[in-house]
Amino acid sequence: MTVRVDVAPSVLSWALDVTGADEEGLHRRFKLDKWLAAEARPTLKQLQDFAKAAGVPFGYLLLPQPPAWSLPVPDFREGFETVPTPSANLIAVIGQSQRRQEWYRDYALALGVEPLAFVGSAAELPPLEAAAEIRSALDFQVSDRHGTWADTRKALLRGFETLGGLTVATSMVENNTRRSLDENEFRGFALVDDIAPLVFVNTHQTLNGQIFTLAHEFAHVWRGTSGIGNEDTRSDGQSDIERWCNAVASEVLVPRDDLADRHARVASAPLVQALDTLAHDFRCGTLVVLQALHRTGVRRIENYAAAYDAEVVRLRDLSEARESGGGDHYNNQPFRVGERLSRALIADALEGRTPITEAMRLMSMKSASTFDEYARRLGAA
DNA sequence: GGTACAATCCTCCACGGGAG
DNA sequence: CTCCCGTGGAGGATTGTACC
Repeated sequence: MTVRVDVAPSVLSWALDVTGADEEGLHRRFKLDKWLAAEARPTLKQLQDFAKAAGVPFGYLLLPQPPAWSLPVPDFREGFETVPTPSANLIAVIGQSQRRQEWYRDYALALGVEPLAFVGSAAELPPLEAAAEIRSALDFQVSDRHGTWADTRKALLRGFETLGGLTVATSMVENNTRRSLDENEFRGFALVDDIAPLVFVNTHQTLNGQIFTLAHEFAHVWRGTSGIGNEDTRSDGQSDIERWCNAVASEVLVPRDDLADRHARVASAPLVQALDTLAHDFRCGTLVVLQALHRTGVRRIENYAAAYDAEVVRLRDLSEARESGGGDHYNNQPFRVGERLSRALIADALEGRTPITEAMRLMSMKSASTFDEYARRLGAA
């Protein structure tokens, strides 16, 4: 006998609302119209498959009404008429990040790690001074910016990890390429903690965007306020906290004094050319430079809004022809999981304190041989 | 034009996970 | 089982630049 399950249509609608999966595909695979109209009931297996495909925890589908789920961190996202329901993917990556953070916090406390002094240390400082502290702590001076933009992102991530923080840079839930994160929903978040501050960057955005997001999330940590954001350089931010964090991020990437010096060389060049040159100097996006020129008054920009729009269009055209290369799981993992957390998990598991299965789960790993090889590659075995 | 070096481009790798 | 997707870094190849 086949077990059929009662599903509240409102709960199904909710699931479709929060899913990151292709809704048409779900309609093709499942008899959603009939379920929604209560003309048919799914079997247990069908509903389980649907939960998996939609990326929604199965248990929620059995509730009589949609769950009131909300972000467990302050929501600083802007540009919405009404605050949208967080997607299942976003809830999933926040939950996963919190589990990793909790584990690492316990681990670090057991090792006798002292609270990190920089967390919340800049809360009372004006953006210029806060940015100077962050640059200095991360060893991210303008004169040190070499190589590609990917190198610059790496320098930011590694700088923060060296200070004792955790980083996660990924574009999907776990290693599931079918649950990719929506860059329009959020660009990153910071989970502030004085032992295990965690910074998450959604890598489903340009490298320039990721670099700005990282600087912004660092600002959150130095201010001591957790938060999730979809910030871009266009708006100054609607809340005081976002305004402050954006100003700090901008100043971290493009320090006022350096900007004045370097802009002198291209002061007479057309704006677009000056933006390219300066973005290369600072290893950030042209939009960040444009915003900084405007903010500091280093260059007089006739119509800022129009210039910004024009640059957005130019960048969009440039990015048309982008392709993605291959990858190596063992190279990718330190970015997706974070190197500090990886090393800690491996070390603790090999010493028998954390079960290997638990370490593998926290690192989204499937086989023991992958764990061994990863440990070997990291030089942690 | 030739040289040296730097910057950038290109290609290739291994794994996890879903679809069919 | 086979296909596809997503992905950072290593290292060689190519292009750019500064100087003679």
